[in-house]
Amino acid sequence: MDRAAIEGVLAEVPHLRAVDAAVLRRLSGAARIVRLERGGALFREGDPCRAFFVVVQGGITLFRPLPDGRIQVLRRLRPGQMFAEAALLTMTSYPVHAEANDAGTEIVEVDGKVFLDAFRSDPRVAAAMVASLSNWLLQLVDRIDELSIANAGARLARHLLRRPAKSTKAGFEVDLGQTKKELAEQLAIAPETFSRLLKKWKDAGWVESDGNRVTILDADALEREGE
Amino acid sequence: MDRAAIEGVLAEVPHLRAVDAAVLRRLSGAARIVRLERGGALFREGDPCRAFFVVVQGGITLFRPLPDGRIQVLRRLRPGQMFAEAALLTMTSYPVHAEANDAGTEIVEVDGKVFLDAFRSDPRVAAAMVASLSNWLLQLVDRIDELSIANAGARLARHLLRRPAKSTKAGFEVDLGQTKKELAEQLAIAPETFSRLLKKWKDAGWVESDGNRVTILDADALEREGE
DNA sequence: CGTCATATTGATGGGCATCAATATATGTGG
DNA sequence: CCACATATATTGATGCCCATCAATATGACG
Repeated sequence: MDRAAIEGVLAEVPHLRAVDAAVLRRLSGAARIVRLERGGALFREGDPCRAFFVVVQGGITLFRPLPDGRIQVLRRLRPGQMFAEAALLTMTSYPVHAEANDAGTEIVEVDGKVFLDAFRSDPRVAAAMVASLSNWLLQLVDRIDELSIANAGARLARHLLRRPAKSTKAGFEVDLGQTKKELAEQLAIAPETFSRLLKKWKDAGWVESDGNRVTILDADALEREGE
Repeated sequence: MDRAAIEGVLAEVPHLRAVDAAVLRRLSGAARIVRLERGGALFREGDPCRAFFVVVQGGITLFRPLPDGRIQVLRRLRPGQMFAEAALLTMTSYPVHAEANDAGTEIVEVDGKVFLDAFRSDPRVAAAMVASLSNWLLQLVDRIDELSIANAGARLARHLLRRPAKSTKAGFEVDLGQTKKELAEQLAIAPETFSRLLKKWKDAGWVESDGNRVTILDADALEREGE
C-alpha cells in the first residue's frame, strides 16, 4: 500500500472529511501499514503514545482488563474508523489495550508528531478532533447506559433494538457484528445466559436467529423486555 | 455577581487556564448567573444546546434515566468544573439531564454563540476543549470500569481505593463526597447492600466509618476484595 | 420537637453465574 | 475431502449474591 492509497484511507475517515487534502497528504507521508494476526496487540495500556490509527481491514478491540480476569470491551473498531487520537493529543500513554480481533487485520499508523503539528496549526483539524472526541463521548455514554441496566435480558433487548437493522418481509434483521460470545462479553452476560435468553425469545416467537444474524419479529415485546 | 467576578470564575477552571484573558473577558460578558434549588433542572435531555456552564457553588448531577425508573449518574460536578461544552460544540441538543443536587447551587451560564466564536477563532480555546473532552473520556472509561465489575463488594472497594485520601495515624481517610445513598446509586448497589458491606468490613477491622467519612485501616484486604 | 430523608438490620426469593456435558461450527493438515 | 483439533454454542443442574420488601433507627432541618 503506497502513500496515495493511505491518503485515500484517511480521506474516507468520517471526521477527517473536512480536513484539507494538503494536510491529509502530509499525514499520509508520515504513515505506515501495520498488519496483525488475530489477538495481536497493537498497543497496550501504559505504552507511550506514538501514533494514531485508522482501521483498513479486519477489526480492533479496545479494552481494559478487569480485576477478576475478564475484560471490559470499550469499543470495537471497524474499517474506516480512527482511534487513539485522543490519547495522542492529551496523554503520554495509552489508557487502554488495543488488539486485533480478526486475522489479517490491517491498520494505518500515522506518526504522532506530524499529527500534533497539523492539529496545532490547522483549526479544521482541531475541529475534526473535537467532533471525533465528542462522538467517543456519546459512544461511551451509551455503553454506560447498557451496563447500568441490571437486568441481563433488558440489556440484550436494548442492544438488539439499537443496532442498525435491515427491514425484511419477516421483521428487522440485525447483524450482531461479532460472535455471540463476544457480544455476551461486551454486555457483561455469561454466554450461557445469552443463549438461554435467545432461546426463550425464539420460543415466544419474538425473534428468529441464524448464526450471528437475528431477526426481530416482535419489536414491541422486546421493547417491553427492555424495561 | 458582576462581570469581573464571573471572569474570575472562568479563569479558575482548570482547562481554561491557558486561554487568553481577553477571550475570558469576552466570554464573561456573555455570561450570567443561574441559581437552583436542590433537584432543580438546569437542562433536560433533548433541550437545545444554548450555553455551557461552570459550577460556582453547590453541585450538579449529570444523569440519564434508565428504563426501569432508576437513573444512571454520569458525573457529579463540583465548584470550578466546566460542563456541557462538548454538547455545545458538536450537538444540537443535550444528551443528558442536569440537575442541582444541593440547595443554593450557583452556576455560571456562558452564551453558546459567543463561545463558539471563540472556539473557532482561537486555537488555544480549541486546544482547551480537546483537553477537557479528553478528561471526560477518561472519567467515563473509569465509570465503565466501575460498572463492569459484577461483584458489588469489589465495586465499592475499588471506588474507595481510588478516591483521594488523607493519610492519618490510623489509616487513609476518604470522604465519600456525597451521601451513601447517592454513592450506592452511582455504583449501582442497593443502599441496603451498601450498608451491609460497610458493616462487614468494619466487623472485619478493615475500615472505620463516621458519617460519610471512611477510614481505610487495611488497604490490602480491600484490594483483595476488589478482585 | 415533629417531620422527612437517610441509614441500618432482618427475612425472602429470583436472576444469573458457575460447573459440567454435549453439540455444532470453524479451521488445519494429511 | 475427510479426520482431527479447537473454538463456539447450547442445554441442564446447582448455588449464591444481591435486590426487594419490611420495620426500625438515626440524623437533618425548619
